[in-house]
Amino acid sequence: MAQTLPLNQDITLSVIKTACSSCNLRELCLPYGLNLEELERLDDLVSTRRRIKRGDHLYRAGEAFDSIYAIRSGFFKTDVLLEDGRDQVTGFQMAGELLGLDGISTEHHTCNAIALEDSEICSIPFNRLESLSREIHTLQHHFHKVMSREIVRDHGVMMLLGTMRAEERLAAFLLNLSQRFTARGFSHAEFYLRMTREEIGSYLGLKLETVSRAFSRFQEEGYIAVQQKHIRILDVNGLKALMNHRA
Amino acid sequence: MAQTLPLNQDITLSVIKTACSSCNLRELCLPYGLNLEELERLDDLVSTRRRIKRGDHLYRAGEAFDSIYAIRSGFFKTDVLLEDGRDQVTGFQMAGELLGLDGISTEHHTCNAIALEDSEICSIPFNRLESLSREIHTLQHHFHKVMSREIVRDHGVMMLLGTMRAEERLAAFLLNLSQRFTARGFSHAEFYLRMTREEIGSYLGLKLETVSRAFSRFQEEGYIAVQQKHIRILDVNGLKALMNHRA
DNA sequence: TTTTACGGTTGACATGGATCAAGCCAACGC
DNA sequence: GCGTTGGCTTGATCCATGTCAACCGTAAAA
Repeated sequence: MAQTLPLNQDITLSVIKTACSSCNLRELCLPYGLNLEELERLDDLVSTRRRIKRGDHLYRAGEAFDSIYAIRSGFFKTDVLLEDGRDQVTGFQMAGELLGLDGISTEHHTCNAIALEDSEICSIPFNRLESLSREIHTLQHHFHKVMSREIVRDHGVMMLLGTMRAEERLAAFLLNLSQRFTARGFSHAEFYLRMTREEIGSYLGLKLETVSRAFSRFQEEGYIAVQQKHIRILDVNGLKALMNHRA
Repeated sequence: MAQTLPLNQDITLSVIKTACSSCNLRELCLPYGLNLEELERLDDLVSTRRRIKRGDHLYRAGEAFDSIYAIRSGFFKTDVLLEDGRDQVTGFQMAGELLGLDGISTEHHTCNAIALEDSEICSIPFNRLESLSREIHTLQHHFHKVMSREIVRDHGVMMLLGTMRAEERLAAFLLNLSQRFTARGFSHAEFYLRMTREEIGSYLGLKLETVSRAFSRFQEEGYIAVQQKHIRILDVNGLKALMNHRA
């Protein structure tokens, strides 16, 4: 049956649709700044798309590394496990962000990447990305910027964990989510959390009860409206003020 | 006077000595894995050495970024400042390690790098490093590994700040220092701290008093001998056990 | 519709580390 | 030699967050 199917417009379109060159995230993701010809060369490399169901691993700590992943849609968390069972969420990633950069260092993944909702990712074989970025200066430079941005982000988290108190951490967390949703064209003021209180707590170095209490407190103060995972930010400046409060 | 000076052997030698190809840190630093010809091409790029006196800044947050720096000798800290005056030490760097990777992202440095003892650094103009790594695959790959290693290291710090208690953090810190001194051919068991208790505390998300008490406690337990900045590790396994103690 | 399960909320209490305060030690200048 | 200074140690007390426990709400399963 497939062989009798005409190569019509629809098929062409659907092929194009899986390519970076027609991805609506290209201004956020790896293709940023590339011209059309360069984009097409990147397309060759990013051919594989994969669906990851909610709760499934994209990769696990210890597995051999050979690709990095761009999130096409959905939501992930990454976490690190200590031998003694403690674990720490190291980040939450959304559409247009890259996963797997930690694996380059040892050629093995050093954390787990788990989908928090049904998601779709693009695999980018790393050795091919390296060779292409030897040819496309813009791609090389942008990739370096992405890695560097990850380092800067991590410093921000260290700041948060090292110097902020519970409510400041949560305020920073909400403002960060809000800003990232905005960059993706969603409402800055209203969104659904994809993660549990426990996962938020793990990321922020707090217990889930503390997260829950802080949410309640924010609601009492009129900064936000919470109902379970649904968040509405009512007073951005209030949250910002709270964050920079201490001397 | 300078113009009458003969171009003698000594001068040639001193020039060679400032090159990566004859640097005894090359197996730890950027040149790792390069062959002789490649090393010489890197030498062209890393011509500038600079001395930084104890307490001086190598760069400051906000300054334009154009180079990364390799530590030739000495010891640095990096820190981030919040508007409200709080600050957090994000890392301590020693010989063979790179500084400034955070600046690639925004083309401005995002943290301060301060020498904790009189130090010497090699400047590496970043655009030239990028073009050279487009030509030398090994260099490109190694640079990516170094950036990735920084990300992994930061995850380790997040783990530490997010899930460990004071004594565990300090034990992890001492073991990490010890391991890095070992990699540089120094004693794994005996060393001088270059940073104050306050700087350790800032890095570990603790107050200086807590750091001091933890040192005293380690000494009472016979894990270490401390005298001011001089540390002797008496029981590595004790420290390791302490780190993995909790369930 | 009822049951079950999981995540979330809230309260009471415990505690690790922060804070405040005093004093000590070593290096340095006078 | 003596005072000063900056960093370190130690003690007493306080408080933010952890811990433990009960209960609630929502959504999926029966």
